[in-house]
Amino acid sequence: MPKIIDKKQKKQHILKAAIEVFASRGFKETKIASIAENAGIGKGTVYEYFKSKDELFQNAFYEFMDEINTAITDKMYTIVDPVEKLRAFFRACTEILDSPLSDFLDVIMDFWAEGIKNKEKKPQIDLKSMYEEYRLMIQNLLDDCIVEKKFIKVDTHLTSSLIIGALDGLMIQWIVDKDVFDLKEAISLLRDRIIDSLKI
Amino acid sequence: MPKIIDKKQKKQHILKAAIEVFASRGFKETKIASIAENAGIGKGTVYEYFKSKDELFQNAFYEFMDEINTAITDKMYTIVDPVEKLRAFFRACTEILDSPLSDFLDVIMDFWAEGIKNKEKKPQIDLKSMYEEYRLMIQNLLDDCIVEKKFIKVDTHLTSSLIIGALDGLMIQWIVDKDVFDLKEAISLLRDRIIDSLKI
Amino acid sequence: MPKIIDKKQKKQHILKAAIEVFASRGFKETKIASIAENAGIGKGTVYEYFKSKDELFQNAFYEFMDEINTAITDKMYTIVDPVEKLRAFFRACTEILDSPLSDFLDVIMDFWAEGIKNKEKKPQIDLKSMYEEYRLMIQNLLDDCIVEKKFIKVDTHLTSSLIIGALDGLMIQWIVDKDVFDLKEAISLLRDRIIDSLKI
Amino acid sequence: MPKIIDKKQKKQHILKAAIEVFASRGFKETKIASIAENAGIGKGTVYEYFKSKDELFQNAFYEFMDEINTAITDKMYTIVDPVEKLRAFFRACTEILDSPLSDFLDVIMDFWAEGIKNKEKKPQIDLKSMYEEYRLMIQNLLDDCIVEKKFIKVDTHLTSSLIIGALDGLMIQWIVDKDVFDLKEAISLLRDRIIDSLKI
DNA sequence: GATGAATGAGCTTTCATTCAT
DNA sequence: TATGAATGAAAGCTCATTCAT
Repeated sequence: MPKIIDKKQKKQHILKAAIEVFASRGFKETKIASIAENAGIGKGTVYEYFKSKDELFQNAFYEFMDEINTAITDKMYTIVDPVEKLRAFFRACTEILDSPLSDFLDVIMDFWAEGIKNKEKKPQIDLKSMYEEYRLMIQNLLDDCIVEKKFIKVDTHLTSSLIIGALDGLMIQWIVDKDVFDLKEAISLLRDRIIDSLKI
Repeated sequence: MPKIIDKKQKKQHILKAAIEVFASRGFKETKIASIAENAGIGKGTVYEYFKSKDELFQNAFYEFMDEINTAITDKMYTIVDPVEKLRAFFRACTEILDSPLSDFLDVIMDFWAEGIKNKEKKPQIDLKSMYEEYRLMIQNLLDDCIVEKKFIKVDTHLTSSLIIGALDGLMIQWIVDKDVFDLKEAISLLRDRIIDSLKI
Repeated sequence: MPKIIDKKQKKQHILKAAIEVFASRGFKETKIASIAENAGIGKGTVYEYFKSKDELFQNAFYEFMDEINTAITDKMYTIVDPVEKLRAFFRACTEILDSPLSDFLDVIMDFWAEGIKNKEKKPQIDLKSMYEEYRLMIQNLLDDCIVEKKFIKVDTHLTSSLIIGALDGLMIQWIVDKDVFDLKEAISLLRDRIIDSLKI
Repeated sequence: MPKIIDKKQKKQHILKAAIEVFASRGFKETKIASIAENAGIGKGTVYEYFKSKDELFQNAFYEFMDEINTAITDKMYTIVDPVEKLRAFFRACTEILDSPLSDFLDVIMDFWAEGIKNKEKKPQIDLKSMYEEYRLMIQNLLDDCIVEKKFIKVDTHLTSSLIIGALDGLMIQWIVDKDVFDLKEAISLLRDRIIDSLKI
């Protein structure tokens, strides 16, 4: 059934084009026409693959997050030692900055903002679950470290929230002003502070 | 004799109404009509006090930030000891959560997002300076602590960025899901971790 | 009853201010606020003297035409000989160009255009009568000249239309491009051509 | 396969509709909605063919003038003798009155007025060049007549201005009141007066 | 009488979505 | 299946007019 594969490919193609435009313009400022043009197709064709702009935006967001997730977990799954896994996590975050993904890092903010807005009206973007997922990943890692007596006992839920939060917060500052500090260096500092203070 | 109106007061009134609506809907989804309705006035009246939606948004942002700034600096300026001043800063952040200001904490995200978007087109919201200001305040505090031999020597620029970042990041997670953790507790944890790791 | 004089004076004052603004902006582009500002009074005061923008416009037009009419007839009424009276008419038209009235010559076009537009909707400006009046004045002059055997017999109705038309037409071209020719010279040419071709 | 539409034809269709509405209402009083309705299409469709109301107005003007120009030059280009050519010009002006174009003669005034207004702000309608063109055409004809010793030597620039002006002026009076005189007759009179007074 | 704050009808323009081809 | 011409709802903004003071 080559048709299906073809359809999927085209959908992906449109999604990529959409991410680029959503990224640089934001949800409201993005016109379906721009996405179509960016994808090299007709305006109407977009609607053959996505029911509405909202749906397209949603898909674009999850597609984007998937790529980041994959990039991160790829770096981690071969490693066994939980402390090293944690280090790998920080490293992965840093390495994303050297990948083509970094070009679209600005998107996150806009995707976030759209996710936070209209909470009651259309909670189309499930930021809650997304954060939950990340938090849980880190929390499990911390728990493992504690179980293996490598880290002191702490509130791993709160600590993982803090780690995710610090990463987010640093990125935001960096997005706002890329010259203010070296993001890699900042993430390294964060990593060392965290690990040093938890190590037994 | 013309009607005498306290223009400043009315402007403030409209601003408050605007903040509320911008907060819950975001810039693009906010209709001037809604702001007017929320303020209990006519649509045209808004334009008697603000030239455009953009200008109103900008004013709303700075008004909002001013209130937060005032709330924070009020708690700090009587204190002399820099370590205590730093503690006071964290405390102030926590206390905002108990003030009426917290109702509009969600706004920040949207204001941020709007400030980050269209960076080239209309940098109407100067997030860069805003972060700079906060960073500098903390950095000066850290420098003072070091000069007074209360803190070890560290890169205070990077460390202040980290502190601001962590606060931001925690708030974002909390905004997305207020049940995920107790923000006050999280901030306390952050404060202790930071101060403990810097204390001589 | 000094009050009444006062009122009339103020009405005139507003009218003058209105003419200036209508002249430079046209009817639709003229804001009541601008007229009020130009008159140095409050917006609402305009409505104490004129029921609506339409009425104000109408009054402004007639006021303006009156001034031109007065300027023209003033130059003519002492003269007895009809040929000389006709010459005086052309001279008067020329002399208006040296008077302060010329500053507002551009107005005519806009007043005209507004008079021509919306013929069915609101024939507020009676251009028809205005032209009729001018035509009749010239026609009577021509008739007198013929009766006195100074001019050959011609269709004086058509000829007067032609004279008025040529004057109008020259003025329009001159308003559009003041450098294209010297209006005084052009009117002189017109006068000579007309009188020469009619003289017995 | 997309719908195939003769875009040019449709643009012309909208233009015709626009001319009609602009003609009867003037620029400011014309609503895009009325033009769309008059063209039997949706409001938005107008914007598929013209970027703005201003652009539409401009196009309508030039379209209208083109038709008049074509009608005039068509009548002249086969004739060689300059005096006959001049006669043909007057005849063409007269004949326009019998063509469908005459229905929209009223437009000219409004187009003119709009062209004259806002001279500094947006000189979108180039009346200056338009008059220049007509003047030059007549002036060349007069020069030819003089060179061929058929006309006496006169200031052809001023005379051509006078001819154009008289035509304009007669038309304006006629537009304002169609019963006042027979325009054809008036133009004939003008033609005869002009040619008679110039003939050697 | 004089004022200008307040108003809302009404405008141009945008753009997601539909649908005939 | 792919298209883009057509659409009309919706939004920001203007300004003549009103009216409380």
